Amino acid sequence: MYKISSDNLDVWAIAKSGQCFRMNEVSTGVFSLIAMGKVLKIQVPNKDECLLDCSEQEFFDIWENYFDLKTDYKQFIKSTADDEYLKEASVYGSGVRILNQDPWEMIISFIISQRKSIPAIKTSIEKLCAMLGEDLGDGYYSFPTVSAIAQASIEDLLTTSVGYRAKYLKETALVIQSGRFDIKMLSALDDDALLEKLLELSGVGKKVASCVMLFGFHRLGAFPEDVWINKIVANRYSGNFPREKYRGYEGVIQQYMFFYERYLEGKN
DNA sequence: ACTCAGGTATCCT
DNA sequence: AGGATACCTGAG
Repeated sequence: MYKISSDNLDVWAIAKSGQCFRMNEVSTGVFSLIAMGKVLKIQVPNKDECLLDCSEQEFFDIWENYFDLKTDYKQFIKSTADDEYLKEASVYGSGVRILNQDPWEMIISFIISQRKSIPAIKTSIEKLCAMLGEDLGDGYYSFPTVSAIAQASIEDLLTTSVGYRAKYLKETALVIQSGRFDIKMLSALDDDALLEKLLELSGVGKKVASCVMLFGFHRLGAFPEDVWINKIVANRYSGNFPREKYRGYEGVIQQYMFFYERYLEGKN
């Protein structure tokens, strides 16, 4: 059991922020997270305590980076002071951090996410993992490898309720498996080049690519524009959000807005 | 029953 | 280039 001491860390908020789909509250104050090929149990007995069911070594090897605990989020929150709405949003979302998740998992997860509600996305992902992932025990399964999805038939993929996205999953997995699209090379690219490269993948458009950049490559300057953000920008910023005020970390601001707006709409 | 969901590919003009 | 349209399926 390792106790995290960190400001701006709210596991519940992260689980609800829509950036990850495999972190769930299994009972009050207890979360399970499947990531990095492991199942991590997280206990949040109160607002200021967070206990990970892992060794200190595992924490420093894996989870410190996964939870982005070396980044100071206070500066991001402070910078919204002159914007009443964003100030409220960033205070409400002050425990949200941008996780360092696996790029491959992000690509597949966000391809699935298009035109789906968050519960439906989670259902599909869990079916996919149960069918093609590695059995981790206790009903948990790892995220499938590239070759596992590449080798699956469209018929198999359709059993996971992904519908027309099955073709995208298969094509994307195949092009990556073949080596014609090299995920490992991507982290060396700058933001513009990375975006352009991701857009080559089947089923990946601007929104999905932005999410992959933000959540899979930790490009905090990526700014996914989804229906929620578009609504906020239209209603509160006359259709023009001042991204330049938050240059380099627009993605963090996007998360605050997304999370807060969903709260206002009763989704959290 | 019916709309809409953290969009994208495709087909137009 | 930019706009309209179809699309699997489940949740509300």
